[in-house]
Amino acid sequence: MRVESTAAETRQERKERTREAILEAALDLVAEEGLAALSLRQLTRAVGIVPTAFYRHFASIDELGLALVDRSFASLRQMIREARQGNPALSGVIRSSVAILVQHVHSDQTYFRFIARERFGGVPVVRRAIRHQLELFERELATDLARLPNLDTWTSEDLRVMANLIVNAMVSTAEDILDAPRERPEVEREIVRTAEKQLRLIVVGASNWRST
Amino acid sequence: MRVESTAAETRQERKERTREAILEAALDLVAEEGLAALSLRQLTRAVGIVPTAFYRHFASIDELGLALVDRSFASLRQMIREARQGNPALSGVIRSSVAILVQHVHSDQTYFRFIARERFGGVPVVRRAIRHQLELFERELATDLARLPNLDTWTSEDLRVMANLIVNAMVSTAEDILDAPRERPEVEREIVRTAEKQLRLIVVGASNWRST
DNA sequence: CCTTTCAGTGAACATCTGTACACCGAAAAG
DNA sequence: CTTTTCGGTGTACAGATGTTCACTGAAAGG
Repeated sequence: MRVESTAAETRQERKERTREAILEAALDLVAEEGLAALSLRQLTRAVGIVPTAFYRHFASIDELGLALVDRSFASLRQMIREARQGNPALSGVIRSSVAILVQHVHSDQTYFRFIARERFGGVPVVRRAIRHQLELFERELATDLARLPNLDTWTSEDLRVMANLIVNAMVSTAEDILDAPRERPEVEREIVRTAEKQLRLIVVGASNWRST
Repeated sequence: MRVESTAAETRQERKERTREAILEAALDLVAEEGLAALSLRQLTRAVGIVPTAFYRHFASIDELGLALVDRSFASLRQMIREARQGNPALSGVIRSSVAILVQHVHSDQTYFRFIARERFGGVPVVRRAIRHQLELFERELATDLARLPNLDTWTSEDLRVMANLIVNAMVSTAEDILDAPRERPEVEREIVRTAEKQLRLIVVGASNWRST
């Protein structure tokens, strides 16, 4: 293998580029009807390649689905990283977290839509992969929560339970935002307010947990 | 139209019976791959009728989907009615509510699975119908919550926010139960414990809401 | 320079899809 | 008893589907 870089595109680069094109086209198509209803032919037609060429990149649609899970959660992880940057002691942590969520839902619509759709809806193997990723996600969130004042005495199990509640609420919020009509921003603002209140309710519940 | 009842099946009864058979077969098939991937032919094959006969009962697959939404939520409503029967002042209201949920998820698996699958996953018109039903559901729950001690001073909007949080948590719980392996009852017990804790967390948060 | 590798091609296949149409036979109506 | 209604049948058709196979042509390797 030559290491020398050519002015034109190298073979690897080309392959990677069509692989990307397949993933992007798949995300678009899946947004309409779900992965289970995605046909290999309409996918390759959208990409601009012949049906059989697909198999040069993925062994099956299921494998494509798993690649989409990876890609979507990479985006989600990026979001969490941003949220963690903010001042953890800041009282506006709830407000800013929700704001970051909203922003990412907008900029990475297709990823969020894919996760929401396939979490319960889709092919078993993909559903399981998403479930697993969300579990990792909850675990991360639980360790973050452990650093908060009032929560340092909690058992890790209780933290997980709380993290699960938060994640579920946020996933629902994301779906609500995706379904909100673009031309009516007040609907979205209402969703945001609801999400903030729910988080606050959970936090208040947590601070008074052991005292009852 | 004669009102006289024949010993054999009347025409209406027969029609209703095959309609039921279509709905039941659809629920089974949709559990596998989702409504978007349901084909008219495999459906009618499962029922034991010829493809074209389907149109005697439904104008389209979408309409079938809406009928399934109705049917599934009828089951859900029955569940809520049961839960309401219990003593509202009883301290074990959380435990018994979750127990009722678990019991119904088991006895009406296909309905719950259908709702979970199509809530975010499916055809737009069905998704909207489910969303609407869940909204009605939250409204009902909100009025129930208003009767609780500490919550009688809450605004109806705050009650709705809380109801939304609870409904989301319970829907997730239902899905977790559906995905739990039958042969390992301890997994389900763990899910139940989590659900109970989450409800308790929400209730504790609610009782201390205004005081902060 | 010649050889190998390999992403993408294009035709062919058996199978499945939704829907149109004319038809049947028994229940309902009169 | 005759006529009407209507669930369900059977055939037919055009189109879409996943997968196979031998192929091409340019980049990579030596």
